[in-house]
Amino acid sequence: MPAKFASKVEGRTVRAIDRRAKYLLIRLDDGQTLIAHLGMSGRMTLHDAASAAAHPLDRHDHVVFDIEDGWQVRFNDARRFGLMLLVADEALPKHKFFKGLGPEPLDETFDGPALAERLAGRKTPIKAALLDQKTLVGVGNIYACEALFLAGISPRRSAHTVRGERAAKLVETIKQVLLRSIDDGGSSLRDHVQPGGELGYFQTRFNVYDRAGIACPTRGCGKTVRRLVQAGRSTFYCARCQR
DNA sequence: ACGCCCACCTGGAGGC
DNA sequence: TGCCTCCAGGTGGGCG
Repeated sequence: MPAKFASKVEGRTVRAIDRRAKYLLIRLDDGQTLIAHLGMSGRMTLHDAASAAAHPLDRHDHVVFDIEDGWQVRFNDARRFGLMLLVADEALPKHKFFKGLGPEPLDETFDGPALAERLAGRKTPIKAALLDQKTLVGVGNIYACEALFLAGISPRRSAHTVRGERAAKLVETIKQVLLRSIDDGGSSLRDHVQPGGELGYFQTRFNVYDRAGIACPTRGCGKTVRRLVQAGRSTFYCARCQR
């Protein structure tokens, strides 16, 4: 870990841990916040003294926090798309990471009309709009695909046409997918693990994601799941069930 | 302002 | 075994 960064956090106490979008906000006792993002391959794991001793550092353990009683928090990120950054609290709301971010999907006030309003006038495909964190935050490639499938909405559909009942249904499925995945400890495709190192198992419940060529799970549908590329990202969907 | 495309970086899987 | 290509949970920036 860079010495300069280490000296800035050494001896600090964590007051609270919050989250905005996919950024973790670790509030320190000196008026600074440590922003952390896991990117694609990042993980943060917690080790007690025995576990820390038994597991030597991995080459991708880029940041290691020694906390109380020999415990460690390790930030491991093979692809280094993640980030850690110290920002003064007063500068946080103005930071470029947070400017223009859309609403939190699990917020009670996020409903069909709220989503439709964010999509109004936008010609990009609904799939691309869902990945765009200024539409709403927290939805990535897996959950965009899964929510669209459950809502019966084609990923190619022009974003502005998702309104009314359709928008309400999509909001419902977004919330459902996120809550179920949280319940299952996330989706462990390759790198994701929970803080204790346990795998998530929401991936066992995917209807379409990473299932190209496999039968659509809708009873009686008979079509196979298809893959297409939108805005450079893989989209998985059923052409019969999603319109 | 919007929508698209690329870069960032490493590693795993599959083909030959 | 090795080498090559393709693909991967995200996002900021630059382009037309």
